[in-house]
Amino acid sequence: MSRPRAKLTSSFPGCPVESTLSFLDGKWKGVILFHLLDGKLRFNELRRKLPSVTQRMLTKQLRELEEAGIVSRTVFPVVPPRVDYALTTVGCSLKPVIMALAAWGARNVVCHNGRNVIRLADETETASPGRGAA
Amino acid sequence: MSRPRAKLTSSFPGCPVESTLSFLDGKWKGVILFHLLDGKLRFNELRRKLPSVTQRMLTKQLRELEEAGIVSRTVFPVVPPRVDYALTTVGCSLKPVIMALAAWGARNVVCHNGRNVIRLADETETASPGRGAA
DNA sequence: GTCCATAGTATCGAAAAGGATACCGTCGAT
DNA sequence: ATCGACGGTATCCTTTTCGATACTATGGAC
Repeated sequence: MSRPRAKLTSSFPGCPVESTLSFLDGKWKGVILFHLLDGKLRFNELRRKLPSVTQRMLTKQLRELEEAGIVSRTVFPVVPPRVDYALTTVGCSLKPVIMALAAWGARNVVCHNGRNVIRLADETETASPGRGAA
Repeated sequence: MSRPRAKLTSSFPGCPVESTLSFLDGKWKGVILFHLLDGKLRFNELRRKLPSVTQRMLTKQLRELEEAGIVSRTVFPVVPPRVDYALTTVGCSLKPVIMALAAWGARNVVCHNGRNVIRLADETETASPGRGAA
């Protein structure tokens, strides 16, 4: 039934970190959740915010999040179709987690020519020998 | 050079959540980091804590974490070899994030016959219709 | 009658991730 | 002379994941 990754099936049944990660993991769950923090979005609204995600993937990730109970999917019987995605109560409880992830990422990660690297604590723009993507 | 997943390469260059996730992602980074929060560990110590992880995988994940700058790898020129792994300063800065992940996981995730499911907010042990892994 | 938008599904193939297994080098103990 | 501990590599093969593409349904606008 296509779990996000092998994580759900073979995760450590005692590690709460992995437990959470198993739901956040999956190609674009992070951004999706991040956008959903601002409120509900229709499928194509979300899609337009995530231009590089294919429809297949977006649908897949959303369905996984729905199945997990993190987002809700509301189908309106209209045409053209309208489907709203929003965080559930449980999904909202993830907010602090998402925020923590976002805060750390904003503070410590820089995109060095298309690649994420961690910024050394005492540096801002200095070249970082040893990790500078030789 | 084998990024953890396609995330590093095609992540959203503007989403701090994905930025962080790109480093936490990878088969067992979560547990590894969790254990390392308690202090440095030798390779085999870590390995013994993670019986289901193959040596290859453990090495691989540790190396990725090392390359990212999250853990340090100290090789002692002794025999039999001794290699210590520990969180770097940056790695330690991840602590609140790991804790947030752990807290949420501990509170919201239960392992229902080998599978992680999110516990509904108002339930504790009640069967959850619809998501109960029919 | 045709086109368009929405929200999908279905199918295919490539790529990546992961698991199993076997092998390596060294020194001390036996 | 051999064995075992430690910390790996190397190789092979399977599973999973992802992306590209094409196809679908419906009803209103034109």
